[in-house]
Amino acid sequence: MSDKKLIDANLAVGFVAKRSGVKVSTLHFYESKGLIRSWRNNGNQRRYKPDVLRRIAVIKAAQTMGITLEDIKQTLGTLPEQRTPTKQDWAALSKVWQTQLDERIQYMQRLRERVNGCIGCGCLSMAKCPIYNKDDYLGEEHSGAVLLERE
Amino acid sequence: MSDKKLIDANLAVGFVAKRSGVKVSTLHFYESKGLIRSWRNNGNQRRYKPDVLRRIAVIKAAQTMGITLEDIKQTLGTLPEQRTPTKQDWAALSKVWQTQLDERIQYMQRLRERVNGCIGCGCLSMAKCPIYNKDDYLGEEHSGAVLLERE
DNA sequence: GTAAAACCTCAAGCTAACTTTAGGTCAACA
DNA sequence: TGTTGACCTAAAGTTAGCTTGAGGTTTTAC
Repeated sequence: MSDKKLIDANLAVGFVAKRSGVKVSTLHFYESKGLIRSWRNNGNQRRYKPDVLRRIAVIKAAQTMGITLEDIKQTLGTLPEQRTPTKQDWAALSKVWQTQLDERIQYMQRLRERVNGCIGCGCLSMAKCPIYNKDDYLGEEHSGAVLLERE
Repeated sequence: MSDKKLIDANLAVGFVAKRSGVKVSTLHFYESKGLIRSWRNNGNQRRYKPDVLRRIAVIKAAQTMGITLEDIKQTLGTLPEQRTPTKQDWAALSKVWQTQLDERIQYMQRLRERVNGCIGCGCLSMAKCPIYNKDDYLGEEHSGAVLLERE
């Protein structure tokens, strides 16, 4: 029964999959990437500690924020290895990602303003568009640029 | 000379590549995806109209906004086929993408607020976290949920 | 005890957006 | 005229984040 599983605090992969809403194959995959851990029973089957569920929730939440698995792995790496992470530990992670999210939002807003400018001027060209040309970059060969600009 | 190329208004692929800052292979790729067009000269080499440069700039700008090539293709499809697109035509595209960008920003901001809440409560769990649980979803199997929640 | 359900590994497949490679043709210039 | 450099096609490779499939073992349930 699942009650037994819970009391023993070692969860089978199928149970974790159902609970977390991710597929078994995804759990295998996350493990292969070092995002989650498990140990094996006598029959070589994976067993998980219950806090893997929180870990998966956090992974999914971070992904929703646009963080890559690699970055998530890095940040998860700051969690304590020995003890089960506390609320504070998890909260620290949220803070890291919130900062990244903030940056992303600000970037998008700057972009938005530029697009705004472009709606007015219709300037979208390789040479002048502020959206594309962060650094006023022009191709290596400048000859004939004036003619092109006129197009 | 490149001046000749410009006056003739048929640009070779290498020239377009240099000017737009994308690789020749990318131009081939975009063409295969129907994002840009070219015709061939006698020797089977690609030739482009100068406005391909603006088109590429727009593609790149849209990508910066997080729009997929497929969506970009759709939106570019609203440009007039017969005549060279005008400022107004291009401006209409910016407007479409600006709207999408707006939505994206709002989504991120809502996310940010939720993460904010989570920093306070440290609640990041599969069952309760507002970041992950848009619809208060729990796995299919509910037995033992209370025990798990306590973890 | 046996059959179905769950689990295992390893390899290959998938999508997006390209890049790289290989083998060959065309164009520009001295 | 010859030799670079630019161009051509088609196919395979790349990264992220998984999923699917094949073939075999373990657990669970009756």
